[in-house]
Parts: sequence; structure tokens; C-alpha cells
Amino acid sequence: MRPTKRDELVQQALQAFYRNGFQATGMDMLAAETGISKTSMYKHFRTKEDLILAVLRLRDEHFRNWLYRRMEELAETPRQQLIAMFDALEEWFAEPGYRGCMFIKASSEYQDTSHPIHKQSAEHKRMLEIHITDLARKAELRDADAIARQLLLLKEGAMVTAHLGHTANPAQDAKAAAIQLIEAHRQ
Amino acid sequence: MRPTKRDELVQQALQAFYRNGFQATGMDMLAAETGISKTSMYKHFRTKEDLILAVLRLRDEHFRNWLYRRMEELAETPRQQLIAMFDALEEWFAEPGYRGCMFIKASSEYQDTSHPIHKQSAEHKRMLEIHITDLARKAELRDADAIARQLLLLKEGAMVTAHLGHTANPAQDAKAAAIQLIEAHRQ
DNA sequence: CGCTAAGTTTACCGATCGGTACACTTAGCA
DNA sequence: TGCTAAGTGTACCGATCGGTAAACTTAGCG
Repeated sequence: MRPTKRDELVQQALQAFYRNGFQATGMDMLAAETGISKTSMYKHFRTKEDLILAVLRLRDEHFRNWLYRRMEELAETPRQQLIAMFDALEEWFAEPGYRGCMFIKASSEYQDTSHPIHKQSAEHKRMLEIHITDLARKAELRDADAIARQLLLLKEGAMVTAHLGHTANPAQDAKAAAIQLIEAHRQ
Repeated sequence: MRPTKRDELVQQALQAFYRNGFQATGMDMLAAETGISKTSMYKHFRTKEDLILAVLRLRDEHFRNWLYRRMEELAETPRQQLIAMFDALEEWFAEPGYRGCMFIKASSEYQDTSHPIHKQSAEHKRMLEIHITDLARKAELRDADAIARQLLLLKEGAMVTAHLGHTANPAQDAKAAAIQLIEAHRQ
């Protein structure tokens, strides 16, 4: 139960990877930026890949916690919370350092679907799907699995489009679509 | 009007970059894989970045041509063609070598929005948006700009999700959503 | 006190990175 | 025939890549 250098490393590595990309961030640059010696890094993680996997685990935990909490803060009923997901996303997109979804980025850099980093990115999306499907069920929507998948397609699209930046407010575009889809699935 | 080595290089580089990623594909590996000498490559393109930009231009042209043509082949009216976009995507996703959208990948590896590669990827998306918006207008849908943006969010989401592979058929999920959105925008 | 675990600095490894220099071959064309 | 443009092979550049060796400092704890 030591809250020390290892966690500090993972946290700072997360910032660096998110800002610079995975392949483009070398271990030397990482050591220079975090102030943690290369030797120490390799005492905690056998390879760069291991470090990236730890970073993705941390990101998964933080992001899902943040999103779920924010959805609950912004709305009361499950149905309203599903819609509020896109207001939460809008807040995120508006942050100065926004650079898209870290897991989409990771799966873009490690494309092979059998690669551990790719698989862990897919796992993150699967966890999200479970939660949103559960919420769709609680909202008593018809065909909860299908509507959940549709809402998540809008979410992925909005995250990508917000990073490409050729559209003014993808989060609200997605929200408008989500409202219509949810309305069509009420029973 | 020479159809020679330069075009051959761009075409083969496209394959390599799509399969391996941009940063992960070195110029030596590229020379070995294409059989074109490194010296020749640097006679045609001053830098790797220039080559990547040429690859993206070719990809933009090919992809948009393919998608627009396939949409016209699959359906007659503009409204049906908008829906058929997702059938075309499904065909693409089912191809053995499918590895996601090259422009999302490019913008993931070159994240800075001011980077030429990022800007060119955004430009591709903007060209698509113009065409789909035009089609939505021809389909006489209410609020053509908004519905076009919504359909494109579904498209981006489907492409990402198809690559992550945690869902059975994102193209058909997107199509089902598209049908409902379009139905809600009929006038 | 002395042991141990965690972390440090410094220097290094072979491999690869993007990019270049130079001398050579080949084909088209006047 | 002889010039030129396009392409080649080979060898190299300095920088950086992921990863390691070895000797040292520091702090906690019996």
C-alpha cells in the first residue's frame, strides 16, 4: 500500500503519452519529463509496453469513474442520464488539453487486434457498453442492447470529430441524435 | 503524365502505412518492402512527411470515390443512398485487411491540430461532410446540415468500433440509428 | 549499529531512425 | 553516337530507440 514513485510515474506517463502519443514518446524523454530515472522505471516495469498497459488501466479507471459520476450529477433518471452523457462529453471536449480518446489513439498505434494494448483498449469500450446497456435497461427502453450500442457509436463519433475539429459542437450534435433515438425506443 | 515509379511508391506506401502505422513504418522498411531504393524515394519526396501527405491525398481520392459510387450503386433516391452508406461501410469492415479509418489513425499519430498531416485528415472529413450535406438537401430532409453531421458521427463511430472489434456489427447498428434519424427529419 | 529496499547517476549496448553523398547503370531521344 | 533524366546500390551521418550494468545514496527498521 505504497502511494509512491510508481504511481507517480504512471500518472505522469499518462500525461506525456496523451499529449505526445505512445510511439513518439521515448523512454529517455519520459525520464527527463518525469524526473524519474530510467533505471527506476525499468525496476517497476519490465518493458515500455508494460508501462503503457498500466497507464491504460489508470486511464480506464479515471475516465469511467468521471463519466459515470458526471452523468449522475447532471441528471436524475436513467433516461436523462443517458442524454446527459453528451453534456459531460461536451465539458471534456472544451478542456484546453483535449486530444481525443486515449484508447482510440492506442488502438490506432497498436493496430493488431491480438496486441495486448489493442485488446485492453477494446476491453475499456466493452466495460462502457455494459454500463450503458444497464442504464438503458433501467430506463425501460425497448431493445436496451441495441439503443446502448447506438448511443455509444454517437459517443465514439463525437470524440473523434471533436479532435479532428472540423465541426463546431459534435457533442451537441450527438446529443440531439441521442434524444431522438431514445424517444423512438420508449415503451 | 508519367504513370511510373512515383505513383507506384505512393500506392505501396499506402498499403504499408495502413497495415503498420505511420511512425512504426520506417523509410528503410518501406524501401525493402516496395523494392524502391531509398535514394529514389527521397528524389520524389523531400521528407517522410511529404510522402505521408501524398499517401493521404491518394487515400482521400480513392475512398471518397469508392464510397460515393457504392452508395449510388446500392440505392436510387438520395434518401436511400444516405442509408446505403452504412451497407457500403459494412462491406468495407468485412474485408480481411480492415484496420480502421486511415485519417483517424493519422490524426491519432500526429495529434497537434496545426500539424499538416492532422489538418489534411480534417480536410478529408470536411469534404465528406459537404457531400453528405448536399445529399441530405437533395433528399429534402429538414435541417440538412444537422442530420448530415449526425449521420457522419454514426459513420465515425462505426469505423472506430469496427476496428476495436468488441461489437458484432457496428455498421448495421449505425444503419438502424440512421433510419430513425432520417425518418424524424422527413418533411 | 547494520541490513535491506528503493532510487539515483553515468555510461553503455546494438538497432534503428530520417536523411544524404557518391558513383554507377539504364533507357529515351536528338 | 552522346547527352540527359531516372533510378540503383552502398555506405554513411548524428540522433534516438528500448533496455541494461554497475556502483552509489538514502531512508526505514530490526
